[in-house]
Order: sequence, then structure tokens, then C-alpha cells
Amino acid sequence: MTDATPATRARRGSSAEGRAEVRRDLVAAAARLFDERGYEDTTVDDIAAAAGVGRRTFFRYFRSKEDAISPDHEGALARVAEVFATAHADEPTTSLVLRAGETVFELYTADPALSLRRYRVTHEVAALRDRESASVDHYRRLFTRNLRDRFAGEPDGDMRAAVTAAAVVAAHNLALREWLAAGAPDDGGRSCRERFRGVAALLPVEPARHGDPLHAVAQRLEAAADRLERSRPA
Amino acid sequence: MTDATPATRARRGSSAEGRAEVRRDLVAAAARLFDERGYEDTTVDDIAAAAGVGRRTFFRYFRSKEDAISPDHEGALARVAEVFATAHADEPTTSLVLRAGETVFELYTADPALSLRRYRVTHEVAALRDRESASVDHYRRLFTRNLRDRFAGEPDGDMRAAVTAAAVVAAHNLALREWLAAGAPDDGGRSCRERFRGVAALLPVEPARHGDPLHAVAQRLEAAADRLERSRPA
DNA sequence: CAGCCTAACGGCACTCCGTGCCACTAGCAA
DNA sequence: TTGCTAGTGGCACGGAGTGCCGTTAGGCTG
Repeated sequence: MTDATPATRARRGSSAEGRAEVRRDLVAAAARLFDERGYEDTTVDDIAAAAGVGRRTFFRYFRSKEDAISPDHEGALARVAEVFATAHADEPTTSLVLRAGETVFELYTADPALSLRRYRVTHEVAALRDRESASVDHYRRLFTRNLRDRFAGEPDGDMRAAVTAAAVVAAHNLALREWLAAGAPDDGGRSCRERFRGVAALLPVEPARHGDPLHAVAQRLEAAADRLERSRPA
Repeated sequence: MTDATPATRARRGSSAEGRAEVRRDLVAAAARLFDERGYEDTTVDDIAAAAGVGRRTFFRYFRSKEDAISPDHEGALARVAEVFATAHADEPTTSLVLRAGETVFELYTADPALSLRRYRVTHEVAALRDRESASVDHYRRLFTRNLRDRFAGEPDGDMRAAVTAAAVVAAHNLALREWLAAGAPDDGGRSCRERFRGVAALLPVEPARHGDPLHAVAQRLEAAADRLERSRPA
């Protein structure tokens, strides 16, 4: 983006900060060019040139052209996996999936302006929409695997795991999309998280009691109590 | 696939049956080559040559290389949309989504052997898996749109529409995958449909009872938990 | 039957994505 | 100074997907 002399930009990527700077420049250039000219009419050469690096270097930072505009889902997936891996077995399932889901919001709330630009471009270009769908499905699969383990042995465990995982991920995306459509208000993602938590009342996490009208309320009480416990000083 | 003299295959696509024949040959060639050599090591040239047509003709039948192995999701989407469009307003939501979902099974049960081959290849190749995820998400969006209309005005309507749609699609895929993993038994997809119908008990199709006194208590407890959490930055 | 017309076909050339290879150079160590 | 390492950019290549055009089969018309 900013003009740099060949001398200074020659080995920007040598240090860790240098690599981060090059990466930021590439992301910014891609977002700007996709927004201005459209995704299809922007080549990788254009992005690389705008960021002041060679085309070959672009592919050392991103696996593909689409990657330049996508959030770092791999890192977020790893963090979600960590939440599942470190969770205590007696934590209520509702609480666990809410915690796991909220982890991902940080991907977007960290830089609301960039998220908005990404959102606009992603939802206009079919190729990027499909790619986003595929990324989201990776979360769904991760949730499904962990819930399947949790529900193992219970009646209809696999089906409930599949349905619960899909429901949580769908609620997450709804909350996120509404937050973005509202202009990504910078409240640390609080509105986003609160909307997301509404899914708790809709999950079939308890096999026997589902259908009982009081059940949903009981679940939400449980989840809230769990949050109270967590927010206590250690 | 089958050798044809240049004379007979020259204008096979002139008639409707001819086009269907060419398409079948291309699909069969793609499935066989992907299976034998792997997806990455098969070029469009290979597929076209194996089917006895030119490379340019391949792209007149399929938009992309991936399309040659994918089921006809566009047609299935149109049929599902038709189910929603022609449904009576007083049909229970559960019944409607089950009917809509079952429509899609025909895509696979019509030719179990081909479906099995597609399943194997699709689940081995990351690019095809992602493409399948994107296709599935189109169904989810279609269900979401229609359910959002159905739940319009009801409390938490959007959230329940998103969750219900995701749940139905997830259950559909679980039933389908189990059917394929079992070797695609040719019972007209009965086992598949029955498994799918199990989702009915897990759907939040009835709105939460906001008049319930316990609901207010849950809300106040949640709000208290949020305030406490907010006052203690992590 | 002869001639025309339409439409599918095959081939060519082109753009662009993504990758392997290699020479270059800045920074560092001996 | 002399290697040594690691990031870089250029080059060339294979493959996907597209625009264009000449060719040709099959149908329609006189």
C-alpha cells in the first residue's frame, strides 16, 4: 500500500514484525481492490503490486487469491478445538458450546472495519460466499465430532450431536451477520454474543426432557449460573 | 466411454437423448478416472477424451471440472423450492420441512452405485468436500428463507428459522451419509428417510413461552451474569 | 433431390491461478 | 572477508476456464 523504497521492502519479511506488516499490506490491498474493481477483475498481480511485493511472494503468504480476503479460520478452529479439549467433563453442554462459539467472534470484533469490508465483498461474490460456507462447515464438523463424543451411548446421540452442532453454528452466523448488517457496532461484540446465546433455549441437549416447556428455561438458568461461576475470581 | 466412430459421435448432442448420453458418458468417465487416478491427477482433457468428445465440449456440459462429479443440486434446489411454494399455509412446519428434505434423497437413491462412487471421491478430496459443503449451504439458505417467512412476527422467529433450517439440513446429511456408509442399500431410500424423520423430535418449531414466569427469571439471571462478567475484564 | 440454416462441435489462442526452480541479496556468524 | 541462511522476485510451466471461428451434421424448404 504505502510506497516503500526497494531497499527497505526488500527483506521486510525477515523479521516476524516484517512478515506481519507484509501480510497486513496484502490484506488491505486485496480488500481495497476487491471493493473498488470487483473480485473477478482483480488479479493476484494487482494485489501484489499494490502491496509492493512480487506475485510469487503473494503465494508465500496466502495459499490462494481467495485466502487474501478470508479471516484466519484455521487459527480460530484451533482455538475452538482447544476450548473443547480443555473443557471439564461435567460442564453443561450448553455452556460448553456457547463458550466455544463465542471464541470465534474475536476473529471479527478485533477489526470491525475490516470485517465490514470483508462482509460486503464476500456476500457479493459467489465464489467467496461458497468458500465462506466451506469454512463455516469446518466449524460445524468440529462441533459435531466433539458433541458426538459427549453424547456417545445416549439415545439418538449422533443425531442430536449433528443437530446441535448445526444449530449452534447457524445461530453464531445469524448473530454475526446481524451485527455486521448493523454496521459492526464496536461494543466488543457484546450485542453479538448476547444474540448468539439465545440459541441455548433451542438446543436438544437433553434427550429425555426435550419437549417439556420448562426445559428450555432450566437450560438457560443452568448456562447463566455457569457463567456466574466462571466470572468469580480464581 | 464406449468407443464410437467419429461419424456417429460427431453430433450426438443434437437431440435431447444425445445430450443426455454425452452427459452420462462424461459423468461416468469423470467418476472412473477420479477413482482410478485421483482427482488432481485427472485433467479435463482426460475426461473429455475418455468420453469421446473435445475438451471444449466438456465445458459446454459442465461449468467446471468439479461439476462433472457433483450431483445436480440446482435441479434439486428447484424441486425443494417448489415444495415450499406449493405448501398450504396450515401445514405443520415439521411436516413441511420433512417433505422438503425427503425430496432431495431422490438425487442419490436414483443411482446408488454412482452415489457411492461420488461419495468416496468427494470425501477424499478436500476441494470436492468444500464444494459439497457450499452446495449443502444453498439448501440451508433456502430452508432458512422459507422458515423465516413462516416464523415472521413470532418471538425469536429469525433465530428459530436459522436453527431449524440448519438442523433439518444437518439431519438430512447425517441420514444420507449413514446410508452411503452402509453401502447404499437399495430399498428406495426408505432407511434413509426414516432416519431423517428422527429430526422432528429435536426441532424448536414451537416458539418459547415468553409469558412463562420462569422465563423472566432466567432473563434477569442472565443479565446479572453478563453485568458481572463485564465488570471483570479477562 | 439440391441448397440453405441452424446448432453443436473441435480446435486455437488467450488470461489467470498456482507451483517448481533458481539466481539474487540482505543479514548473520566464524 | 568468506561462507551460510532465509526471504525474495523472476521465469517458465501445467491446468482451468473462455472467446472466437471454421467446420459439419441434420433438418427444413423449394
